Amino acid sequence: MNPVTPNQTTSDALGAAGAPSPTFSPLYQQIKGLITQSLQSGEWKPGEMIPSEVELANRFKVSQGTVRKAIDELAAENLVVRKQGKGTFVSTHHEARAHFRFLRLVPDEGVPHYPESRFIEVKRLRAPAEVARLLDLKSGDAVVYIKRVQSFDNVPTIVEELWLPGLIFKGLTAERLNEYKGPMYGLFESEFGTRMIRAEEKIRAVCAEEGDAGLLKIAAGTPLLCAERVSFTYGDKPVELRRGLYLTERHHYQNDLS
Amino acid sequence: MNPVTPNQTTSDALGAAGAPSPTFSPLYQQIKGLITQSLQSGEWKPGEMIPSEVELANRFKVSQGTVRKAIDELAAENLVVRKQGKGTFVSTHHEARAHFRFLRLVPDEGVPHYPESRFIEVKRLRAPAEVARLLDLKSGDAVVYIKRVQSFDNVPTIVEELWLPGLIFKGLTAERLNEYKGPMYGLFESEFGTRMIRAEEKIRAVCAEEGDAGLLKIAAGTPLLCAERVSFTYGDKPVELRRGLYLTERHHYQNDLS
DNA sequence: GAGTGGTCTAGACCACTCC
DNA sequence: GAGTGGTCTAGACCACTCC
Repeated sequence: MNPVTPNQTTSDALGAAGAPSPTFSPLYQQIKGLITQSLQSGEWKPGEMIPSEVELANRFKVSQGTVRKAIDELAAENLVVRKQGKGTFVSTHHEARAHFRFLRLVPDEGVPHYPESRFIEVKRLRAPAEVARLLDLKSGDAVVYIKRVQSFDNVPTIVEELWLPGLIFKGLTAERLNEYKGPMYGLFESEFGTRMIRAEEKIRAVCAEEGDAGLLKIAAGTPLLCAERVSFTYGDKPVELRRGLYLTERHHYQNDLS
Repeated sequence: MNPVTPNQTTSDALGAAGAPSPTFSPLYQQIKGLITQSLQSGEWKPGEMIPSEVELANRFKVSQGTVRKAIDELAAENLVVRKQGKGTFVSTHHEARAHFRFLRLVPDEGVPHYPESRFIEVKRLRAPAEVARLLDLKSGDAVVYIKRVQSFDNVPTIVEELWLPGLIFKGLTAERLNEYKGPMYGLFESEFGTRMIRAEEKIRAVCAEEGDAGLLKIAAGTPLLCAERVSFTYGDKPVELRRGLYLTERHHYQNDLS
């Protein structure tokens, strides 16, 4: 109920009573951890409002300022969204602002929009060593494999392969994917209780191979961007491996260095 | 001396005395603006310590908390770096942490390190329309054009062209560039008083043309990453256009989506 | 010990939303 | 008018650095 004890000195809030240095963690970080736990456990679901700052301050027996600082960081990490006058809400992939954080391919001309998906293949298989390594699984563990083509205005532009941990994405079928409108991360969040929080991408230039060239209706050998992505959920746990091939004739990968 | 007046109500701090809504800007944002001005004007130079929070609070006649909030944002934007117990310092490109914010090409194996530069060409020319547009110049204005090859462990990996506003980079010669060790942004900062703060990149896959293939010692037609960058200094003023071609056989462009 | 940034509090009041 | 997040203050004390 109240895992954090009120205190005058910061160090008193720590489990250990002794020297502060080695394990020092400020109160607001501890509160942040507790809020994150509630997000992860589903106490507050994506799209829902979390308790107000005053309420959380009462619950944790700390000042509103300390709760604010905790929530500030969660908002900076896109785990929650603050709306003045309304409240603080759990982030969700079911809104436009989340979509373009993970889709970086935008048209050279005109406004960014979301592509249409066509699923080529959906199957379960045993994780190859490389896939297992990146997803933190054991080689041979079950994974769901997905291959799809994405089109902007009916122009095929992306060929994408995905590998997902079989245990989490049990019951993910081509039918489910086809029924679902919108970004896959929305489906993953709603149907499989797995929210992608951040991702790492490695980008290279490659030549289109025969098969992929066919899917994109381009000549084999056409240069393509290859983006290999590992996505993480709470606790920095990897839960998705993606390999996308992007045709960059009329689109580009947008990136801000800041 | 003291452009910000102390006040009880936030709105009193505004220039306009009337309705708060349309021009509302919190005190800490105004303080942030004043600090930014001092950074831009060179009152505090890259690498130097800025006045302490208490001192700034006295100078601006606000509380330390308000100064802290202003500096928090400047630190988040990488304009300053806080060091507990020491002070707050103006960011500089003369340190490792800044280098890799703008160099995203890292080796597939081993630790990231900085490449060696060989300058192919340095000349002044009149800005083509496209360059002028991106640098916010008039077509035909003087620009400095630079072409170089960068090598990791003596393997040529990057061919890069740069266009810089001639007015700012007056006196930038091949000799100056060759003498200088380290990232160009360090030279730009120290010798031309221009600090790059953020950049936008558009990335595509292309085929190596004859000339560039020769410089990279690869076959024409090899797929390359093409990164077009516009860099900005204070006030979101564009001051550099770059077009880099990256060989991604043993390196990749690293990006975090968060 | 003096100076720096970092944390925490309690309290006041503002901007904004919803009813 | 009540509830939300947002700003601002003054003051206390902590962690860390340098001397």
